[in-house]
Amino acid sequence: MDKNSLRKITVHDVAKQAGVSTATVSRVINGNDTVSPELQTHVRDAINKLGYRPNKAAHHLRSGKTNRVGVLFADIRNPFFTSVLAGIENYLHEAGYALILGNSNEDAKIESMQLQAFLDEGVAGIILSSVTNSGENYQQILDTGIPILAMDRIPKNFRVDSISIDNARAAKQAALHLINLGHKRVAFIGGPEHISTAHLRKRGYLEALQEHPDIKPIIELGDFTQLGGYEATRNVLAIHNDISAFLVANNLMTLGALQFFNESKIRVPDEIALVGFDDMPWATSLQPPLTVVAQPTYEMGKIAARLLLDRINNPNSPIQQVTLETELIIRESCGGLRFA
Amino acid sequence: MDKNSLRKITVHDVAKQAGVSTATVSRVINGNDTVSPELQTHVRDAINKLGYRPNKAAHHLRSGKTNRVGVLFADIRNPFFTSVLAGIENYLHEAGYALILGNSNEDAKIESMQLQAFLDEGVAGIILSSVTNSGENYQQILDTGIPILAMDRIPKNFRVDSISIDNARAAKQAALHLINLGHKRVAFIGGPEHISTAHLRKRGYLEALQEHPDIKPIIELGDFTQLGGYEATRNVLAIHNDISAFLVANNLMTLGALQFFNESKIRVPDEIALVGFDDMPWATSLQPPLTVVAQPTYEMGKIAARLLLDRINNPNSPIQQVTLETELIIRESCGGLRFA
DNA sequence: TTGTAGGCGTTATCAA
DNA sequence: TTGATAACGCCTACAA
Repeated sequence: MDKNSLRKITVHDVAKQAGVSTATVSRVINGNDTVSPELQTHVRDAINKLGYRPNKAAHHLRSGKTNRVGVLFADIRNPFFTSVLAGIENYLHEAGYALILGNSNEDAKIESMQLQAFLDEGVAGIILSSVTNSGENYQQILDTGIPILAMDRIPKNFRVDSISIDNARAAKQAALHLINLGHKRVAFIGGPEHISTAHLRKRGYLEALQEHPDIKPIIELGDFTQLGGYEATRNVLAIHNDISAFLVANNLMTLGALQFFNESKIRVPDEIALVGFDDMPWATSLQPPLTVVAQPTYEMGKIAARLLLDRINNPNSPIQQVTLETELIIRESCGGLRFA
Repeated sequence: MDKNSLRKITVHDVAKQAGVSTATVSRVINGNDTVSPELQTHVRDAINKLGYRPNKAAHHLRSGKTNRVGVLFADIRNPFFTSVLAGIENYLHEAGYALILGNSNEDAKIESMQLQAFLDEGVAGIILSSVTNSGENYQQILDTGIPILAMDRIPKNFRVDSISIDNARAAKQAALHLINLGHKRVAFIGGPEHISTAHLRKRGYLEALQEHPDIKPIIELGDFTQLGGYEATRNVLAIHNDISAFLVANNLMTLGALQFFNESKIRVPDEIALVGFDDMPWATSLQPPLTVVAQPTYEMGKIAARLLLDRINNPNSPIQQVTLETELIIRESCGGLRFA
């Protein structure tokens, strides 16, 4: 904050001020080489005195390196992703990385464009909750050498680091909870088959039923939106009027199911028991408070960011596939034991 | 996607392929000068054939321009901001801009660091929902010439483009709704005074009461979080056990109030009428469905992005302060007429 | 209308 | 250990 600083301060100014060459200044900034402690001090003093800030564009151009990370979500408006995003943001910011955000909006074409835009921005890595379920679609990115981390949704044949929950186990646990309460007619409201989480949650539901051959599967798939949950619930009840319990496989669809119950004057848990996904802020504000499969969303974001930065700093380390446990939080939306 | 492309394709390659100079290539890319249609075609063909993508770092370094926009929110986890963010992302992406996201987490120090980080990234503009209420704090940014747009929260003495809702009018309308239903004891759960929206909503509440001198203000301020709403509601009811209606000034605090009502077996709307802020996805899933002041969040985001890009492309145009209207959506959380 | 050439600020190579 | 110097890929006077 000195002098008449119309012109931007550069390494040259710092070098002159410190009485060294620009190369030495660069070395000090990047902590790369061995610069004598004395000169290091001089350089740092000069940097502080002049208020020097390195030009990132020049750094990027010359070195090919950036501290930008691209985060591409399939649906930015889903509160699940928002919470994960907060965790990612927190970790990246503390690590000195900038977060470039994209939303593919469940559209493979947009996803592809956004990924290309990330490459153009020169991101050092990408966190992706993918729209498609096939790793082959991302081969082009992998070929550039830019690391990708698969988050939440893990496409098939995608050999990259990943972070997800044990979706099948989570859904199975939730279904068993309902079954153990005595429910014989347990419907599952799921998501699109091409989304890995939706697929696995359905599988978990089916696994639970396999342990109880007397209970027949009742499955309806929606699109992971509130309206989708509303319609799926309505459709199921239109056909099966004897259902006593619902397991709904994502947070917005759970809201949709509740909306339908409200409008139809169906009482929870008296007439219908309900387990939802994701422990969102409203879970305890609902009447009755919602029993849910809780995912550690914020933590998931932080771990995603950590794994990606690890990979960036260590390209040849073995691939890591992290799976987080979920927790079934039992509140009041399932009521007590049933004897149907 | 041709040749053995180990090396990155540059303007030189395109120039050679098209049989022109690099200057001409540059002109075509930037649509700047007048290049003969014929050469334009040659250049574009070459670009397509070689799959050329301009190097943004070099472009930035040389021209000083970028297509990056910084978005800094005070609380990224608040669903209100999430929805606005989705609108911003949509507009920016379609305009070919990259979105750099930051979260100040209601912390002025972090806000300041994030803004500095945006400058380091060379953003072309900033969308800010500020932590502080004083425009002077942002003078340093303004001095750089990088445009800022104030979103939702508008600090005092901040002469920049802005987008917000008419907070006072919105709160007044909501309070009058409760009063007109016959409520004489209407409590207001507000947010921190230093946040402009919180301040204005409180003012709106007081304006409504001024038209009804027989109704005395009952005000408790929280911190715009769910827990804050919970505690504020509890505190108010501990002192005033005759309250029949609540107006809660933000969405998370509304959830907190509902949580308290649930735990205390207070029935809505039979015992307490409630108007909340923000028409969030869960509003219709609650029992009873929530009467709310709806803000056009997604639109707000799109307009914010539009205003900022307008400013970037037209630095000297007059400052615009856009205020959006809200809508009181009447559902069932206030019940019918009261005769207290 | 088009081309030539220099430099944006940084880092990497090479020599000292 | 340190310094001089040549790029990185692009844009923009200036010249033609």
